[in-house]
Amino acid sequence: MNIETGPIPRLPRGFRDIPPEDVLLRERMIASVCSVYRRYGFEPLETPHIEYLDALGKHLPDVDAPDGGVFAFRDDSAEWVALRYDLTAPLARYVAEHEKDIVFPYRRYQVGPVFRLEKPGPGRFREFYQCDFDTVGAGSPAADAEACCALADALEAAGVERGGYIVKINNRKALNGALEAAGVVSAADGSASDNSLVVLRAIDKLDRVGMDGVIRLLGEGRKDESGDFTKGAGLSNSQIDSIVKYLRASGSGRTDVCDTLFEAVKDSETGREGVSELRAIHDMLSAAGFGEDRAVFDPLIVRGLAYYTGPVFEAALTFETTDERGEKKQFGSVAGGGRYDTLVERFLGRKVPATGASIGVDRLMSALKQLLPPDASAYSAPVLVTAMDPSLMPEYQKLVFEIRSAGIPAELFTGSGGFRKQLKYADRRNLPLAVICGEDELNSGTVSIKDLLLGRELSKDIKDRAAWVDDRPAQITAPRSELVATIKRMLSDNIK
RNA sequence: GCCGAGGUAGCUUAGCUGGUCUAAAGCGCUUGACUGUGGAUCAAGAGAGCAUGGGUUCGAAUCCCCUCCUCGGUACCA
Repeated sequence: MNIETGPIPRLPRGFRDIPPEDVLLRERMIASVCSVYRRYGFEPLETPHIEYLDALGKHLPDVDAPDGGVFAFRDDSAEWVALRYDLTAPLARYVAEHEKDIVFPYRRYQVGPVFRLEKPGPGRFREFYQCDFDTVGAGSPAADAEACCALADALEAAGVERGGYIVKINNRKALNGALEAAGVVSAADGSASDNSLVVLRAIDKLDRVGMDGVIRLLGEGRKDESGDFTKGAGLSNSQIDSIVKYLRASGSGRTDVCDTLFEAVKDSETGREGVSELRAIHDMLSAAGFGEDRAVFDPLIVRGLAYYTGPVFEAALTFETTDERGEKKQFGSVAGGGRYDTLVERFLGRKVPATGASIGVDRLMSALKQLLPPDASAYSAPVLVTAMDPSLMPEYQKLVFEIRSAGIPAELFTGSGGFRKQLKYADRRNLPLAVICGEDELNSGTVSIKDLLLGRELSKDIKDRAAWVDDRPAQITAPRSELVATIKRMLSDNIK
């Protein structure tokens, strides 16, 4: 700690170490989610963590300091490269690069860490896992509908019960229709002006800042309780009224939503198109048996702001969590996606329809930790073969391999220290059983096996040392030949 | 980016109207006793110089300023 020289052991800002139980939980979760993707016909793909900066879609920084947002640096030929910030941009690059070899529609899934150079916040880190799946080369709403189904099924596979989540679907075209109706964008131009982004952002915040907040954001702006002022879109009152009318246009069922949406956007061709895509998605969902309990239409879903061009969706967990202040909150969004028909266009110069979604692995994991019983995340810690008599090491090695051969995780104590220290080691590591073989056992052709978990319970009632040491609680001695069978029995007792 | 709260042993904290602090406590850790057994008990012990740098002062963990970092809110979010 106090050494004058040498580096300080510390983690870069926004990064973290993942403890063993979380690593294991994540592995299990990813495995279940990916098996769903595969069932839907998606195939795996891995791309490197690093891409050329321009391929990721960020433009070269002016000077040596790269733009905020991505971790970028020059490689040995002075080319700008960057850590990927999502899995979609690399997919676009991959598809464009292998266009001639890929069979379309191309369906792939990919899991891995992505990196963002942003301010870390509660539950937000600079490295996090995403679990993506996309269909490239299919423009039909059927592909969008399927993505929503896959999202729902994946969440269930991960351990979220039906009813514990909801997939919310909207269409950017419907949203744009509403903006056209309000006169924020003109139908002719259609391109996203700066102002339309501000409006979309305001809509996106409805759940957090409430209708009043949104109205303020659409107008002059809004000051939050920390005193920070957010500049508004500066819309006129009649424009705001028009947007608010859209925001209130949610209905009870999918077809209701479509009907009210249609009323709100019927003057816009884009809007009408958006609604008809939603109707197509509804037909697909219904045919697949996905009812309103799993997927709903929600005109308020905006999703990101940049590249979505059609249907957008997001999956939220509906169970409530209590934060440290005792306030109840819905857990919220754990996955999202949508249609992006222009991403590959950057490379090929023509539109390539694509749609997909991504599960935020880390957020889903923290939800799962609250949902699943605690020992669902416990892993099978190894049985410890103690080394009471160092001269018997070869014998101990034999025991360990015998246990391992039976498929039971086992380890030989290879540290230094006496028997007492070895049991303490096992105790601190929470190991379930200790195999003991000293002189007594050797002479009688037996082994002793101690149930450390049970022993820990029993120790609560033991007062004096003699009882603790001599009675050998939770320990049995079995014939050497029954080693594995005895261990198996004790392990299964232990689980109960 | 902006606003706010903080940074004292591995952890949680006390001290913060300056001196008695070469910094205290609990937990944890190490060693030993109890002589093949983790717990309990008893005994000994290691471990921070108070985030960093500067300033005020005879004197600073305690006051002031910069920076860094953490936490929270807000903004952004491909």
